[in-house]
Amino acid sequence: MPELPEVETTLRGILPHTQQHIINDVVVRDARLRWPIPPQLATTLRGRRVDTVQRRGKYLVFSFGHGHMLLHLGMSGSLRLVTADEAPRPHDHVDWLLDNGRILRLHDPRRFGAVLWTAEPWPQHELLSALGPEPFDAVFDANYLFAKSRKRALAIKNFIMDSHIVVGVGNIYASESLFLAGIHPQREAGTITRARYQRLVEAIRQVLDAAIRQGGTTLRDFVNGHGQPGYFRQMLNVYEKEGMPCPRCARRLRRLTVGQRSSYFCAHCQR
DNA sequence: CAGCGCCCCTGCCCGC
DNA sequence: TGCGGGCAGGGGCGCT
Repeated sequence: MPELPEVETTLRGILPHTQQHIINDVVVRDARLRWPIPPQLATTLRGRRVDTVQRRGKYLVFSFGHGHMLLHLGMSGSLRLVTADEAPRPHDHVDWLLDNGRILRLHDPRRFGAVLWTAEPWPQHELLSALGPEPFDAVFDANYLFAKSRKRALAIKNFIMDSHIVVGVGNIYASESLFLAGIHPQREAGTITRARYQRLVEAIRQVLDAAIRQGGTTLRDFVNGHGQPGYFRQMLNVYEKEGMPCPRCARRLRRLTVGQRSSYFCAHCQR
């Protein structure tokens, strides 16, 4: 479900109600996620203050004085603030009871998400240490992508969806970025010129920034920290628009499976 | 070691 | 109405 804009939207929504607040209690209703939720989580967090909440790629990092809770929303996860009178629904896995009377509630039907605990500095955690740069970081530029892609034959769409290259670009925004940059999703990453990578960097930033400003994309079930959908769906150019006219040339948009994921593109505008 | 499939899992939509 | 197949915002893991 959530790519960078949806995780960022979630972060911004929950930040005022979680950061610098104390966790009074933690209720784990269903510990089954991608990995089991640590059995000691409630004991570890009870009575502790949340120093900061940050995003790294598609992870949310809740930092405490004695360690960090890592949270990933996977494909179907959502996090929202509820009040105590709101009854839990099926697939509500965890409640964090806050000192302001609010409850932070994790919902994840497909269970591809994760809640982990680490006592070491979080950038050193094995799932985070090898991540590529943030798309809005200055080190993510045309020279970086050009250098990383030399002698690599994989499809450009798979390349930019690889979190070791750049974080946060998932299936929707990969298709959308490649459309804006005029690059065919199956083009070999190693054959793309520096100038075209410059366009791609700009396209990725433009799409992610616009999506964040719209509160993310809700295709089926994404909701922000307050239970509301995102509105970027109406701005999508190609995603899930097979057969519809290309916004640029009006030819029919096509769908192709690249790396086991649906990709949407215009065969005329993207080469 | 790069790169590709295979899974993990539930829900929903579509066609028969 | 019921059921099987396909597909879904991710990504770790185990092959070759």
